[in-house]
Amino acid sequence: MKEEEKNKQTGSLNFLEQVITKDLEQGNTKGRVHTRFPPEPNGYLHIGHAKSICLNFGLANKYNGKCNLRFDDTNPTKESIEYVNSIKEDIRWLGFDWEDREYYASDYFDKLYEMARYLIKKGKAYVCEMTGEEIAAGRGTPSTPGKISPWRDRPVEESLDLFDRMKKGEFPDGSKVLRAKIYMASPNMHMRDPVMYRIMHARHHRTQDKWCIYPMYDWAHGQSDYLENITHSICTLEFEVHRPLYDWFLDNLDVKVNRPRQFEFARLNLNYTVMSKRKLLELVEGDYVSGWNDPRMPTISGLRRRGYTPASIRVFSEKVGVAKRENVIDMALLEHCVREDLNKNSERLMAVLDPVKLVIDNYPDDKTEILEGIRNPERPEQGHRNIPFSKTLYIERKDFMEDPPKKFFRLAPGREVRLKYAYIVKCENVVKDSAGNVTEIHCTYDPETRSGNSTKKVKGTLHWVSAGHAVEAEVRLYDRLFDVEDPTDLPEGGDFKDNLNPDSLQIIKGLVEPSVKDAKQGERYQFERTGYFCIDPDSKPGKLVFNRTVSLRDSWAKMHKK
RNA sequence: UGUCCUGUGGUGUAAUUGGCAACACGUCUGACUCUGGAUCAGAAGAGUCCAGGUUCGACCCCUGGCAGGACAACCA
Repeated sequence: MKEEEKNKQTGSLNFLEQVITKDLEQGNTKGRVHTRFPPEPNGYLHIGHAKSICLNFGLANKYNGKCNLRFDDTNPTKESIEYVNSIKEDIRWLGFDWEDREYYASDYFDKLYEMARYLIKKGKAYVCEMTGEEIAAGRGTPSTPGKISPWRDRPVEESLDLFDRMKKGEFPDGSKVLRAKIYMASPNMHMRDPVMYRIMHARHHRTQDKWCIYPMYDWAHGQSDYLENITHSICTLEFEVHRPLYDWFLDNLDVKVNRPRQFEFARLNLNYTVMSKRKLLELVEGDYVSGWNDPRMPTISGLRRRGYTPASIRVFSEKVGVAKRENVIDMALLEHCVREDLNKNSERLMAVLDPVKLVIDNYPDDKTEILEGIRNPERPEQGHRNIPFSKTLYIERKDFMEDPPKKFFRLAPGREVRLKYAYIVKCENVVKDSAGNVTEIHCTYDPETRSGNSTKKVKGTLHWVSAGHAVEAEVRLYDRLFDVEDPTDLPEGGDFKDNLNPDSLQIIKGLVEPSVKDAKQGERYQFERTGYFCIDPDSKPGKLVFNRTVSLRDSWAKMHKK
């Protein structure tokens, strides 16, 4: 485990830690802590899943327990091996290891089948032949009781026989189900004789054609927990009403020892984005983004491509906390977490994203100096990089103003400014095109002010690149995907996609220091005074492509907004 | 007009289980700075959904409200 996890404050415990601590003290789980992360392989993982992954693996780690990876693959029509693979990749990338405990609910289909027969024999389950619509209608509503199925009291032998023939594939999809026999008038809808098995003549990505009946979530999940000796089964709030059913199955299976218990916590919500699989899928399929791993997506693969680090996401998961109340986390917290990590761990670079030419009139025409830049001021031991300097440079267009406001510390006619790692220059005059745009800024430099040899102070320091040495790069500037805090807060008939930020991606050509010419995919840099960037997978030798992970905090821009 | 869950600064999470609310993000000052970054110092901001009650004392316990959320797939 990394440093930051070890250093987390241990002063107070979240409610799950309190439960576990108590269980451990009272010997309720024989000293064991065993959790699991149970994704359904029907989509890509997002930052909300990351919270759950960090929670489950983190708890196991903290209490010297184990955490299983278990795919909840009980619905073959929606699941596939591609999703299994992407999920495994994402969890590993986040830094967690399930060792040899990679399980699948489908591994337990035989056992589950036998357990279901046990319940039938006890008179606790029966084969029901109503149609789907009939079952739904018969279930009643939350405030009115349901109706008893005409098949509810059929003989055990008959249910056993039918269930066996369902398994053999003798009946068409939807013609029969196995239901638990509980209580049709329960105020809890999930206790109104829930379906345990449905008939689906579908090929499963692991069991192939072996089964034509598949267990439902409630039936499969709790029993899988039991079979894996899970102690604390942690899920999100919407499963709270399922807990009585979770316990009912265990009770009626006569599970006395090693009973898993379910606990629920509030899922993560982030402002300026959406988190539901359905909506994310809609963005992908409607080509609003380039795919699941579009750097604007809140998916793990999107954040990875965006340049987020695994550590920053782990720290974020720690900082958002765990509780039972609905919450919306500020995107600024996520951004703070990456900045903190990247500030410490990324090398600096000068890159000019919106170039304007700067000519030093009194600098020799053919001279090139090699200057030393610090790779990372936070880690001076990493040493220096070489930066070529010459008469003709490019600086950021917004670092020059002809008629600057009061607190503008950058370049303006007659003003002096330091070129980082180089000299102090003074603006003498500018050249404009016919439209009045500045095309060249002419300066003079003071040879005595070379970096390191001078103590002269000026208000501003600018980044720059040498015109003859800089390398061109494509830079993709990403911003938040939506321009409102809650994209799902809509007027009647509105669509969340109406809230998409039209400027969430801006592609520009920038100029970077030649030292990054051979940068490799995934490498992360801080462009000085600009932001954190990483090399996109689209980058090729000779054609650099950078993604902006997050901008630097910009107090100038901030004070200017007002 | 059902059942269950949840209400603490703008946001999120705490409060060692009854001793007048802490931390983080954000916001705002100031210092420092060859990144208007980082760092450092400081400030503002809640009296804990409301009303009663118990108690010397309540965010915490009790009663009653109110508000928000979840639940009626052969999805998970």
